[in-house]
Amino acid sequence: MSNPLILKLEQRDRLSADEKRVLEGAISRVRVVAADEDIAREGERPSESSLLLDGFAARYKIFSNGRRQITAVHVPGDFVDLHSFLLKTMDHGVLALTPCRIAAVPHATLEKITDEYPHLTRLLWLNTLIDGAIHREWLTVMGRLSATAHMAHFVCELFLRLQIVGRTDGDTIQIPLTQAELGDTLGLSTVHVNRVLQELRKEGLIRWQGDALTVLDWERLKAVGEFTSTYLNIQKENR
Amino acid sequence: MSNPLILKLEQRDRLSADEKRVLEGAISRVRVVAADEDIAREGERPSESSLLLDGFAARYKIFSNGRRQITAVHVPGDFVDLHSFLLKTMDHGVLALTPCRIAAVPHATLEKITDEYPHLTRLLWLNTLIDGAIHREWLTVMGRLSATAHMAHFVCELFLRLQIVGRTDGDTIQIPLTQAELGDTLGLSTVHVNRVLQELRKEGLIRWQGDALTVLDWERLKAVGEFTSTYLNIQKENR
DNA sequence: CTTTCAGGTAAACATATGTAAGTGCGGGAC
DNA sequence: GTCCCGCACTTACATATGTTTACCTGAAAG
Repeated sequence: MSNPLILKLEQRDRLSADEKRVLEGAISRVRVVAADEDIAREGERPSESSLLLDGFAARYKIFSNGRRQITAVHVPGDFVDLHSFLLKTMDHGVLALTPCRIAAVPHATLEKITDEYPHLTRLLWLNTLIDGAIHREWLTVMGRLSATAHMAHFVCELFLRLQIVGRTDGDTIQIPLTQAELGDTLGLSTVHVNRVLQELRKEGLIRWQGDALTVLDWERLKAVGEFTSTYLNIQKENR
Repeated sequence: MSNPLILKLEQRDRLSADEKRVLEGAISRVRVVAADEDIAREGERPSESSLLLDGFAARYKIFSNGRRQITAVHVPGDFVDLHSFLLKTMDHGVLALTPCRIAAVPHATLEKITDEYPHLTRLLWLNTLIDGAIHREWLTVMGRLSATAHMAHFVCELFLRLQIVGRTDGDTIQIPLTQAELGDTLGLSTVHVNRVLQELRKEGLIRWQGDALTVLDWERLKAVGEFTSTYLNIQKENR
C-alpha cells in the first residue's frame, strides 16, 4: 500500500528512492484514533508530528463562549501538525472526524532530515506552505463570497485534494462532516448550512447522501464557488 | 540600523554571528516601491523573495467581480513572499500600502542556505509557519467573531507585531490603511468598518487620527477582540 | 421490539451587515 | 486662490445569515 504522503509529494516534485526510504523510515509507530477523539490538543508541546494515513481530521479552535471554528480539514497524506516541529506549542487542537490511522514522526527525526536532506526538507516545508496557501484561499472565500459560493468552493477543493491521493470514486467522494461541523468549517450556522445544501441540490450541482457526495455538474459548481485550483500547487516543479 | 528580520528572528531563537552574516549577505539589492504599487503580482514566478525593510504591505486576491480580499498585512521584518521560493507561482498579489523599502533575496541564495545552514533554514521555515498561524487565527476570528471583535483583534495583533520590530511609539502605532482597505482586510463593507470604529472610539478603547492609532484601554480591547498572543509565537525556543 | 439520540429539515422571527447615495472636509495640483 | 478628489462619515433601506424551537427519521442501544 503506497504511502499517501509520498503520493502527495510526487505530484509536486520528483522524489529519489533514497528520499522515499528516509520518509518511510521516519515513521516511528502507527496508532489509531477513534472518531471524535483529539489527535492533538491546544497548548500541548508534541515531540512528534502526526501524518494522517487514513481517515479525516480537522484543526479547530474554540472560543471562550464555546463557539468553534475549524481552520483546516485534513485528508490522507496530510501532516496535521508538522508545524509543531518548529512552532513547539500547539495553538489549536486537531480532531479525528473519522477513525484515523496516524503515523508519528519524531521531531528528532525531522531535525535530522533538515540537517542531512536539504531537498527533502524543502518538500516538507512545501507541505506547510500549501497548508498556508489553503488558509489564504479560505480567508478570501470567507471574506468575500456568499455562503452558497463558499460551500461550493469547499466541495471543489476537497474533491481535488482527495483525488490527488487516490480517494475518489468517479465523481463521488466521502465527506464525513455533519452539517454542524460544516458550519464550524465555513463559519455558518447549522441552519444556514442546511439551506445552502438544499440550494446546491436543487440546482442539480451535487448529490449528498450520508457521507457520499457526488458532483453532478463540475463546471457549474466551480463557477458558483469561483474555484480555481492554482493555490493547491498541483504541479511538478524542481523545488 | 538593525535589520528588522534579525530583530524578528531573535525574538524566537538565538542567531549565531555567522547566521546573521549570512542573512545580511543574502540581500542582493534594495529597492523602493511607491505606495499603491504592486510588489508582486498574481501569476508571476519570482526569482527572488522580498523582505520588507520599511513600510507596510498587504497580500491580496481579487475576484472576477472586482471584490478584493486582503489576506495578510505585513510590517517591517516580514518576508512578503518567502513562500514563492518553493511554491514558484504567486497565487496572489502583494501591494505596497505605503512607500516600501524592500530587500530582494534571490531564490538561488535561499537554496544555498537550505543546503548549508540547516538551523537558519528552520528559522526561515518558521517565518512562513508564523504567517500560517496568523492565517489560521484570522480564519477563526473571521468565522466566529462579530465585526467589532474582529476589528479589535486586528488592532491588537498589529500592535504586537509592530512592537516586536520596534515600531511602536508608546501606546501609539501607525496604521496606514484606509477604511476601505480595512474592509478588504476584515471582509467588511466600508460603511460597516466606519460603524465599528465609531463604536470602539465611543467605548474609549482606541483613538484613531489619520494614520496614528492609540490604544487607550489595552485590557478591554483584548477582551473585546478575544485576543491572546500565543499564535504569534513570540517565544525564544531552540528551533 | 422499544427507546433513545444524533442528525437532517423546517418555519418564524431577529439582527448584523451590506448597498446606495449622498455630505463635507482637507490637502495637493496648478 | 480655486478646484479637485480621496477619504471619513451619514442616513435610509435591503437582505443574508443567525436564533429559537420543533418535528422527523434512521440507526444504535438495550
